[in-house]
Formats: sequence, C-alpha cells, structure tokens
Amino acid sequence: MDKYQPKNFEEKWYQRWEQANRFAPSGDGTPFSIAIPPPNVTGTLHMGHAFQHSLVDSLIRYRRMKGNNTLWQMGTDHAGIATQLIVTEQLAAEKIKPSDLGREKFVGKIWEWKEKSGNTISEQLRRLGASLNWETERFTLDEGLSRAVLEVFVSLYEEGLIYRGKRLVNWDPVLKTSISDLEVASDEEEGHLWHLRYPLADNPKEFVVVATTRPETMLGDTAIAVHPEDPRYKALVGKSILLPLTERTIPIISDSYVDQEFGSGCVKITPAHDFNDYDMGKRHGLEIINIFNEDASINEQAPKKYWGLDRYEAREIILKDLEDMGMIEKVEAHMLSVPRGERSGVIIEPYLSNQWFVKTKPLAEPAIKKVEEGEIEFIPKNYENTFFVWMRDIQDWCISRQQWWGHRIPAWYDNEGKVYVGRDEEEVRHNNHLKDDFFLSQDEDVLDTWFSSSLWTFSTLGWPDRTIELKTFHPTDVMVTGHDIISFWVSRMIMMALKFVEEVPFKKVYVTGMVTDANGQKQSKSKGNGLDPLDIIDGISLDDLIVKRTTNLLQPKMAERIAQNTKREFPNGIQTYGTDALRFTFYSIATRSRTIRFDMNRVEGYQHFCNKLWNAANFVFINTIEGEIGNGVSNNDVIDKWIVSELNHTIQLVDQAMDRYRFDLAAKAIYEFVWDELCDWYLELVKPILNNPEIDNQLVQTKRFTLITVLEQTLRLAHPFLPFVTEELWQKLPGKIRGEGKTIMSQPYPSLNQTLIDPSAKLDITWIKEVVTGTRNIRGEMDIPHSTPIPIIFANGSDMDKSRLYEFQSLLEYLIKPKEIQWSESTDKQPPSSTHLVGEMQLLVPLKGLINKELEIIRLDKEIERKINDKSRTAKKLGNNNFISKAPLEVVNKEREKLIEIDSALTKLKEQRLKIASL
RNA sequence: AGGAAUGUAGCUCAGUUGGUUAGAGCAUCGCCUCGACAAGGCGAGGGUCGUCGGUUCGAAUCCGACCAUUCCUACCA
Repeated sequence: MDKYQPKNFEEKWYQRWEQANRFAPSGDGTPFSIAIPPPNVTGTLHMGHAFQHSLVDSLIRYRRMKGNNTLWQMGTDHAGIATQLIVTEQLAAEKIKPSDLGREKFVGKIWEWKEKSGNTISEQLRRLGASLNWETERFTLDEGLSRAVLEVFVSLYEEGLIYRGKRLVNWDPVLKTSISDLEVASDEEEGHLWHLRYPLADNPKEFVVVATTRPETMLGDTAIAVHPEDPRYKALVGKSILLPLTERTIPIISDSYVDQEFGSGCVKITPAHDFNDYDMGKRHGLEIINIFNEDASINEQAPKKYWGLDRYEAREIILKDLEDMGMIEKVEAHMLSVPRGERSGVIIEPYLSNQWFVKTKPLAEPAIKKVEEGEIEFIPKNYENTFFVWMRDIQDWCISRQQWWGHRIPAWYDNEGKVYVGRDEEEVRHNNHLKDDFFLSQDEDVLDTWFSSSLWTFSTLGWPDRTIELKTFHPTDVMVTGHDIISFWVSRMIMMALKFVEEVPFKKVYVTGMVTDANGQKQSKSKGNGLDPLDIIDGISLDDLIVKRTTNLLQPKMAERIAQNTKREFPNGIQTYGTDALRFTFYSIATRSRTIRFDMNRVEGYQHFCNKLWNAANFVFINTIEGEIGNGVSNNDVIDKWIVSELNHTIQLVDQAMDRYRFDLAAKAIYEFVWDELCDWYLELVKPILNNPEIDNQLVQTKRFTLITVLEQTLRLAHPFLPFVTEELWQKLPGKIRGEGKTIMSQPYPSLNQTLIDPSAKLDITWIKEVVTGTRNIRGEMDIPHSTPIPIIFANGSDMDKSRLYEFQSLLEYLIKPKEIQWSESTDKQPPSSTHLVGEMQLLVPLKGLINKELEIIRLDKEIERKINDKSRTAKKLGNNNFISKAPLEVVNKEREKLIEIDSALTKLKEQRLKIASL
C-alpha cells in the first residue's frame, strides 16, 4: 500500500459522493436539519468558517449514519454592502463610477461578478468535505427568497411593525448609506479636546467655554447646556450666546445629562450630529440644523465660506478662524472612542435622513420568552446572557440602505410623497384604486442584508409556501455560529421565525469560540494574519503566502510588516496537511473556551494521527489479505475481548461527547483508542499469533476476523471526523466485511453493545501492560537496547500472577524480548537485580553484565523517594481524626489500603537498595 | 462605567457532581532501524493549578477580594 497521501484521494471521494447524491436527505428516520449560516456569495472561506463548518459536518455525518433523515441546507448571502463595495472598487480600476452605469447596469455587473466568483466558496466547502445538500442550494436574492422578503415586509408594514421616519442614523459618508448600530465598531483613538469661547449675547465681552472633540459641528449648534445644579452656570440658564462664525443666537439650557466634571462643565448641543444631543434637542424643542451633505461635506446651512468643504478640511479652517478671533481657550490631548464603519473603515456620522425601521420590541418579547423557557438552548449556556442583554434593550432596527444591490424596498411614492406598500406596483395600484397613469415611483433603497438572512431557516425551505420540506425540517435542530453574530442574526432569526412560522428556528444554538492566530490576535485581512484553510490543506510556499497576504490591502503601508511577520511565523511556508488533519485539529480545539489559538503544530500532530491510522490499516490488510478471515464464531481470547471492550467503551465516549457538543472529547476518545490501545497494544499483542505458523489455524482466523472487524468499526466511528481517510481505507476492506454498502458515509454508525464491555479482560491486559512497561522502564533507564535479550525473574507473585504468566508467557516473550523468564516463589537467593514492582510481584533483571550498580541505585532512590512522599501524604490524612470520622468510609478505607501497599513496596525497594549497595 | 469570560508544564489545551501521585499533544533530553508506521518505537525530565483569604476532614474544582488578559454593551461633549 502507498504511503498516506491525502491529496491522492480526498477530492476524488467528494466528487463521488456528490455525484451519487449522498448528501440529500433520505430514509424515514427522525429528521435532523441544520441551516448553514449563509456565507457571502463573493467571499472566501476563512478559518472561522472552516472551523464551524467542520463541526457541523461531523454532526451531520454522525446523524446521517445514525439513520436520521438528514439535511444540511446550503445557501449563500448577497452581502449587500460588501459585495457592492468589491464591484465598485473593480470598476474604479477601469475608471468607471457606478453612477456612470446607472442602477440597472451596475446591478448587472454585480450579477456577472457573482456568477464568476460565486462558486469560490462552494468549492472551498467541498474541499472541506462539507456534506451539504447542493441540490436545494439557495441564494438570498433568488426568486423564492425574494418572495419571502416581500411577504414579510408587506405583512409587517400592514401590522405597523415597519415604518418610515426621519431619524438620526449611523451614516457612512463614503458608502453614502445608513448602516445599523451593529455595523459600527468604536475604538479608542487619540484626538483633541478643544475649549471654545462662546460670547454671551447680552455681554459679548464675556464668554462661556465649551469643550468639544468635533469643533466643525459647532456650525450646527442650536444650544449650549449646563447642569441645573452647577453653581458656576446657574445664573446663565435662560440667557443666550452668540454662536461664533454664524449669525445665530442660541439659548443656554439646563439638563441633568451634562456632566459637571467633564471639560468645562458646559456642552455645545448639535442635535443633527450627535445621538445624545438629538435626544436632548427633542427634550428641549431645539432647532435641528443639519450642516452636512451625504458625503459629510459642509452644506448650505452653514456660512457660505465653508460650503463644500470636507468635514476635516472644515475643521482646520474653522479652528483657524476661531483662533484668529481669540475664541480658543485651550487645546488638550484627549482619547476618544471613534466609530468607524465595519466595511469602509471611515468615521461614521450620525446623520438625519429618511429611513425604514422595524419596530422590534413586540417581536423581541416572544423571542426572549422562548429562550427563557428553554425551548431554545444556548451552548455554552452563558451566551444566553448576551442574548438577553441585547434583546431586553433592543432598539428599532434601521433596515433601509442607500445601495443598489439587494432587495429593493417594496414601497412607492406619489407626487405628494404619499407612501404605498405592496408586493409589486400592480398590487399597490389595485389595492389603492390608482389608475395606470397615476404617477408612482419606487423607493430607491434596498433592505439590510440581515433582513433576508433573518428569514433563512424557513425561507430556504420554501416559505411562504407550506412545503413538505418546511414541515419536515423546520425547526432546524441546531445553529452553529460565532458569538459575534448572536445579535446580528441569531436573535433576528428567532424573532422572525416566531412571527411568521410560529415556531422557533432552531432548538439549540452552539456558539463556537473565535479562531485567532498563534498570538491570540483576531485574524483579519488588514492585519495580514489570516489563513486560508485551503493553504493548510494543500500547502503554500512562503512567497505565495506573502503575496496573498499583502495584495489588495486597504493600507498598503502595512505590507512590509505583514511580510516580516509572515516570514517569522512560517519560514518554510505551510506544508500539505490534507483536509482530514485540518478537520481533526478543529474538533480537538473545539473546547468551551471563547478564543481558540490556532496552532499549526497541532495540525501536524493530527496529520501524524491520520498517518498512524493509515499504517495500522495497512498492517491489518497485510495480515488478512491472504489467509481465511474467520466467520466471527467466537473462540475469542482475552485479548480480542479486551480490544472489543475498549472499542465499545470508545463508542460510548463518542456518543456522550456528541450529545454534549464536546467535539474535543469525541476526537480525544478516538485518538486515544486508535493510537494508545489499538496500535500500541492490540496490534503488538496479535503479532506473535499471526506470524506463528505453528498456531492453530482456527485461532489465527479468529484473530484476523477481530482485527478486521475492529478496524472496520473504527473507520465508521471516525468517519464524521475524518471523512476522507476513513472512506479510502474502508473501500479497501474485503466486500465480505464491508457488506453491500457503496460508501462508508451511508453505513450505520457503530453503537454501544454493553455486553461486550469486559472489565476482567481489561484487568488481564492491564497486568500485561504493567509487566511490559516495568521491564521497558528498566531497559530505558539502563539504556539496554531492545535487541539485547535480558534475563528476567518474576518473584514473589501471587497465584493470579502465576496463572497470568502461564497464560501470557509467549506473548510476554515476544514483547519483552527476554533471554528467559523464570518464576520464583520468593525473592530470597536471587542474584543482585534491577527491580520493578507490579503489585506484590517483583520483576527482577539481574545486573550481571548488563547493569551498572550506581545507575540502579539512583533509579531505586528515585522510586523510594516517590514512595516516601506518597506515604507521608497518606499517613498524614489517616493521622487526622477529623478525616477518619468525617470522610466517607470508602474514602478512608481506600487510604488505608493505599498505606499498606506503599509500606510493602517501600520495604521491598529498601531491601533491594541495601542488597545492591552491599555489592 | 457596567456585564461576561479566561488564567493549569516552555507552547496549545483537557481535567464531569470537591476524594489515589493534576493529564494529553507539541517541544526538550536519552536509547532504538525490532517486517504496519522515523509522519515511527521505548524511556525520562518538566507544574506552589494567577495571587491572597474563606468554606471543608479534604479545593485546580465551591465562595470572596485582588491582579492580569480578552470580549461585549454603553459611552463624557
């Protein structure tokens, strides 16, 4: 058999599965379904996706093999702003602006781009082995889902849960659109606090000083505010000031929102450009003056001098003008949190505009209730708090975007600006009895992408039609996603599903940790520390990796640093690991922690594991290919009973782990079974029988049968986690063992057979392990090579030891490679030896010609010291009357027995040391 | 500012309702080509479980305070 080379077979198997339509739901088992969090259609797979989808795929494959009628619903998201941005940038390279093309042509360009690059992510998912049902793949802008969006919009509007209004929203002046609170990220940045002097209207020689971080907004000030209790300013309340640079006089008001301690204790109020000021403006009936255009340049509400200036140009000039007038008291350095648009990276402006909103409170209440009642369960549970905190203080959701790519808002306006909402223009005219020549124009805006995503679990299943799919697979069983998406998406799906299909969208929410780089840094394009999962699967050279990380950077000056960091982290690039190794890594690191540092060393370790499994299978094939494989009629010996018992124990562990979404524990159980039990012990224990021509053929056949059936079950057990290598190996099994099945992925999952758990077999094997490990310890410590046979004496053993030696002597001879094994009733008159204790029994390896006396004394001293420590710990416990009287009897007895054992061992070791020392 | 999470070996992480000597992988150090596997085998070293207190016969585990890191929410102009 060839070496383990994942690239030789991984893609092949995926193609065969897909061609044979293995990913479609089938059978009449209990339905089990998961909806994929729709990736951005024009995006690429990042490590977080690969991680989540690997977890989901194991759940899906596990359930499918368990006989569930299983659906993993595939689909992608149109990602409005992100996609429009990409295409806009591409056109910019050809010096074309979207406005040059007009709406229709521009949207056409995006569709072209979608057709071209839309399957990148699908191909990546295939490489991951994701057993998604491609047949029913959906896209948020396709006909069916668009129908669902219309239906929901119209019905929420009719119920008064969608409304249009002029509000202050987060405005991206580069993208020229509103964005939701969630798409704004605030970070601390260095700035300044300018203290400006505003002269009093009735006494322009006197000033009130206000502090601001955004001096340019002063052009839109409509009041200044002080705290009602502030003695410095009490007398001024009700007076007015002359707003510099403008011709306006504005009032001084009092409001307890003002913090007396901050700045001068006096704050300028700009209702059109600050959320708090907006609220305050409403409270006091202040004028609202918007001084910005859509691109945040100064508009005609400001003095002519500043018209058309960009907000930051305007700032400089305004400051200079104020300075010239002597109106700047002082400037301080100041850290402030600056809101930036997630997509464009520019500073977001609060901006007054007409927008559409969803009234969320009435939708949130039932959603909160379902989670409280446990109908939806978050795993880990504490993420429910994140959900509750968000939902209990939920703000209305601004759903209109001033973009072209997306679901156009189904609202029409007449000449007077009256709004008509309906599924299409025809319906609007009909319902409102409007003649065909009555002027109507449709709203230019599109809906927030998350609006369509919020319908995802049911719109993908055919809603608003009551399809059989919807009936069968909704609610879905679990949603697997990152914590950053709980408020964006999870909460909104819950609200919408409850509203429109009157059931929860999923029963469980498994919140994964966030995959970071080896330094715990979030992976991102701008930091240049992101990894493409395919580069771990296929490998990539250092040069290619640097190119990949440094092209299309938003900040090109970062390129040099990114290249340096990449060189340091991956001096030799990334080698080829294959999908299975990557996947197994994901399972192993899927613990309950919220950040997961991705460590390439672990991928390497799990690649070795795949290799180990490969080679173990190879061993099995070599030993079963020629001779007869028995029929399983058991004259199983204790060794076979033991490995079957271990296998069943592992099956149990995997089931328990999967029930609790502990992918790490499932992976660990499989890893340990394959490597530590099957490879390290069972295959070794079986060799002397398989390779011995004198052994009874019946026994050899039984061994072969156990060997190959244990392998076959192990492959099935591991398949959800290692889909490719298990399929490749399973296909090499003889048909007699494999059965009629065409693929491992449709075979039944191994299930626990409690009657095969055999504790007594385990005790026997444990004894063998102890004896073998004991002699290996002596060999290892004494540097005696495996090739040198050593004489060994079993002294002072019990009847049980004796009978076990009798039973397993030939095995032990194979494993220990002794010159001979002697049995001795007592330790008297034995030659000076190196000793290892197995319970009461002593393993003796005579020193003569093999072992250095001093080395043995050192080894014994180490052992003795350990025992002395144990003894004092145990004796101390037993010397404590409180322990004796309060601890449970069995714990006390355990300690008593332990003390006896330690004492006996200690005595023997000390005797032994005396004996050696006296030589 | 409020809320949450995390802190265990050099690194990345397990450790279930408190109960043998706190485990694994990687890394380190010896020895070994023995017919599945050097992507391997065997052996060894390595930890005051963030700090301090409390509860308890007994604490990595439960409670409190503090320190450090991280995230979320709200932001003081």
